[in-house]
Amino acid sequence: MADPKDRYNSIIAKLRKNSYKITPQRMAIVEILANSQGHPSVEKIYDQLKKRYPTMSLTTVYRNVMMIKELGEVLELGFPDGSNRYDGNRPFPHPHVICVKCNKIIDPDLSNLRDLTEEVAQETDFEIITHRVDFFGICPTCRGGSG
Amino acid sequence: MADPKDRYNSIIAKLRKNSYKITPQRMAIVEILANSQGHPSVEKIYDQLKKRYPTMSLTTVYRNVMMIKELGEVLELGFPDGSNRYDGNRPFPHPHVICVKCNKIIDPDLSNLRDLTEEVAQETDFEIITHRVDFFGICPTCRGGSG
DNA sequence: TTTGCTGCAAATAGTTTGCAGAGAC
DNA sequence: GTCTCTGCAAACTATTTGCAGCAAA
Repeated sequence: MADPKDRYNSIIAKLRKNSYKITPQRMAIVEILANSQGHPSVEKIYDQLKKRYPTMSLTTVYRNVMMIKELGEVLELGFPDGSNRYDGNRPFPHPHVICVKCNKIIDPDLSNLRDLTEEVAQETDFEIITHRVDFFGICPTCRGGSG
Repeated sequence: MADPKDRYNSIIAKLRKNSYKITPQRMAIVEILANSQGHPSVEKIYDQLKKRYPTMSLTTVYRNVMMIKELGEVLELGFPDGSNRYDGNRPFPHPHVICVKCNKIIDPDLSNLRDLTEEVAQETDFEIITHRVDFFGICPTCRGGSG
């Protein structure tokens, strides 16, 4: 995972470059996105921020996450149950492994993914732009524990 | 792709086995899911059905698609924009290739996917249950055309 | 000072639920 | 005849928008 400090600085730089104003709310949201521990949802981000910024509104979180997403600095992960989760630490497409018990999301390094992408391109004659590769299973903790 | 007739019969058989009643609405929904041309959304299924069954309600489509999903006879594909699309022809997890211009979805055969799954399991020590593997790009038709 | 940002409340879209009548078995 | 299913309308959830006051640059 990238250094959250570096990611924070990159995102803030990008905001400045695009003439966005740097407000305390925005900084706080970027700080969480830069870290993206567990790939939080908008609601989770909001919950974390409310403690330190009691006047923070959910609307502001939505607006900023969406805006930063449009700048390409956060990756959005939508799920069929309607939940959207975000990764501002690695905003480029990458595979995920998701525990179906505790909903933890981790990012494996998969050397075979490049081969797979090439196989897709060859078989379908599509020009592949991006991908979404998620594996669902049970993590060692949930498997070993009492659950 | 599986023979839609076979899939239709399989799904209807599963419904009977689970003591669900076979209504005209249900049959019509199953017929579309068994074929799943283009991986339709609930709205698309509803639109197709309205022509032949003017009293068909969107609620009924939702209820039946969800119920058939819970029986494991349809695969749900959620996207970040909130759209959910369904595949009752191949209800097991399989990769998709999606054209970002015309939204066409096709199903490639990828021999390397098994290797990738094994790599994930080894690297993360997760017990992998299922996966979601989508590639996004531009199809030959959209690439060759005027777009 | 100017222009964009925030926070509230209302609007919106997609989906689910309650209920009464209809229909499968 | 019984019990589930359907269709309507209302409820609900997640997200977006309008607007007035506030704040970054």
